[in-house]
Amino acid sequence: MKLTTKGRYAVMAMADLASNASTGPISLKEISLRQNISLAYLEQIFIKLKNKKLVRSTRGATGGYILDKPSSEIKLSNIIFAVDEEVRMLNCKKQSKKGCTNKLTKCITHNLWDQLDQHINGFFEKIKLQDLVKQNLNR
Amino acid sequence: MKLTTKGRYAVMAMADLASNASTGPISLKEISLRQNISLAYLEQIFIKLKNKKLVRSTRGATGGYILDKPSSEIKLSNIIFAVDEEVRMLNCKKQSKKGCTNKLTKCITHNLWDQLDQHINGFFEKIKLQDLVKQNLNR
DNA sequence: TTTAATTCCTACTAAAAAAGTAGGAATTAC
DNA sequence: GTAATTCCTACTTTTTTAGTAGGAATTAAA
Repeated sequence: MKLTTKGRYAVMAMADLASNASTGPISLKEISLRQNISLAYLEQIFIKLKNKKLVRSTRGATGGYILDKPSSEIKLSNIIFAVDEEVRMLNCKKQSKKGCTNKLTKCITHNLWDQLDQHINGFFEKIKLQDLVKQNLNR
Repeated sequence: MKLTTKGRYAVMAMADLASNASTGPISLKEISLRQNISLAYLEQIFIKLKNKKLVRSTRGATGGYILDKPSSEIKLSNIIFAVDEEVRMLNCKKQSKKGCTNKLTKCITHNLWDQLDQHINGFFEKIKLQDLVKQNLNR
């Protein structure tokens, strides 16, 4: 789980989409204006969301995007994983190149970062896009 | 809460210190060798740990560092906050400059990132350095 | 059938942050 | 006095993130 503004933008854009999901496809230009995110950047983000089947696109004039499934079925973790490459943020990668053999003396914190990752993951697993739009965030 | 390898190094180094905490001060050189972290980088980290009263130093030959309190009284959050500047990672700062007024239409995800921050925080609040050394990580 | 608005695609650039290095001053045990 | 250490500050390099640019393909509608 990696967290950058890209993931944040993606969540914002998806929330925008879910909020305005009545009248056919919504263009990125609209979202760009409403959410104050550069259009070109949004395009990149939506390609990824599309690849992961979270949105569907219509091309050409009056084209745009719609959610590919109900907002109650989209977990925030789906969105974030789609957009931020799933590189673990603080794993033993560097260390392991130098030889983290998971010996106690060497990488005593090895398990810790795994657990953190799961913890953060769990957070986004539990929240659906619908919860966000309805502001059902209390847990 | 910000998470970088600096924070990770700090936790590793503190765990090292806690594990070897019997025979007087421990030099950064030792930790550097054991944990495979550059000495100069460790120095920077320990200055901060010292400022936050997590370690105590002895200067001169045979000098080094020791924990300033029992490992059972040091929370991992203390370590990480000491070392990684407490800039919230994904807050509304950028947005607010452009005018996130917390209107629903604009910053629908505003609360979300606050909660995430608390969630991650909670993780590190609950774990003591002692737990880490004893590998009491199951919760 | 042209035009305008859109998605789609790829490569590049700029900015920011993180990681690491360098050099030397101050301190202290031996 | 010397060697080993902490302490301090500035600089450099590397990596990552954010953002830009330019244009091709598609489509609704005038």
